[in-house]
Amino acid sequence: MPELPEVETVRAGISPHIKGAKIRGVEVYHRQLRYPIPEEIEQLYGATIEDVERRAKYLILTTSKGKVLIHLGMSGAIRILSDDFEHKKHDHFVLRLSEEKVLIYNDPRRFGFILLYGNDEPIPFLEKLAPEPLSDAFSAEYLHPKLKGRTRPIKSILMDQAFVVGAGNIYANESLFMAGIDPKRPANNLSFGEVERLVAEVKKVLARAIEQGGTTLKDFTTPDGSPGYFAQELLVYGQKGQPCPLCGQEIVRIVLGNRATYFCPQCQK
DNA sequence: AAGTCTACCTGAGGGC
DNA sequence: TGCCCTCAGGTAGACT
Repeated sequence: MPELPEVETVRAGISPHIKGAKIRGVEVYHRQLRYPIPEEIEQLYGATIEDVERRAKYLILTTSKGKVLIHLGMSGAIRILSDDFEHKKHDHFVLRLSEEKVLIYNDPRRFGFILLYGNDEPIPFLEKLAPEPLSDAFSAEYLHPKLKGRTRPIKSILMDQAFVVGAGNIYANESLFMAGIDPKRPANNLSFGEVERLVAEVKKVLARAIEQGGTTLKDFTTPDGSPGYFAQELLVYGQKGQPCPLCGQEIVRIVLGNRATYFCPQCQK
């Protein structure tokens, strides 16, 4: 489900509700996610949530008693409700907060995870990540040299968090379409100019998707329960057989790196 | 080393 | 209606 724009939407949605809140209860209903929720998570009892940040597709809750690292996997969702909330199927983890609020982690497929780190402890998951796509550090000057010797399809590179973070299958497809680049192209044969175009489009697509509250394909909702509106702006993702919005030729679906890939053979070279 | 494939898990939707 | 198959927003780890 969630790529950078969805995770950023979640961060922005939950932050005003939980920043400054005190943790009044920690409840684990299903410990077995991608990694088990650590037993020590109960130590958060009594802690204050000081900050809510996002890095790549990770959420980091900084509390007075440690940092909570959350990844939503494919189907994770967070909602903030009042403490008389109704449980839903696949609610795995609940933080009860001051002012009768609760934070609920729900994840049908359980590919997400929740881990706990000390405030001075490095978080291994964050150490090998590429720069944030919306920062100046993500540029053609950064990316083009990194593609040297890489023969993988450029689309696989875009989805590899060691090259660019935050783009998953939807936004990799959309960015390549916007840049007019064939997703199958070996990464190392993109010119500097093409990489410049691609970098610019990745930034534009992600920024626009954040403005729209992310993409709701089926089950993604923002923490207040409303959908993201970027789905109606998708130009190629999921559009197999539909006319290309630029040239009218049929959008094609292929498989690259085991992931569905959509593109216009006419517009993307 | 780099690239490819598999596994993890549930649910929705299509074909029959 | 129901069974079986395929597919789905991510990523680590095991292969070649």
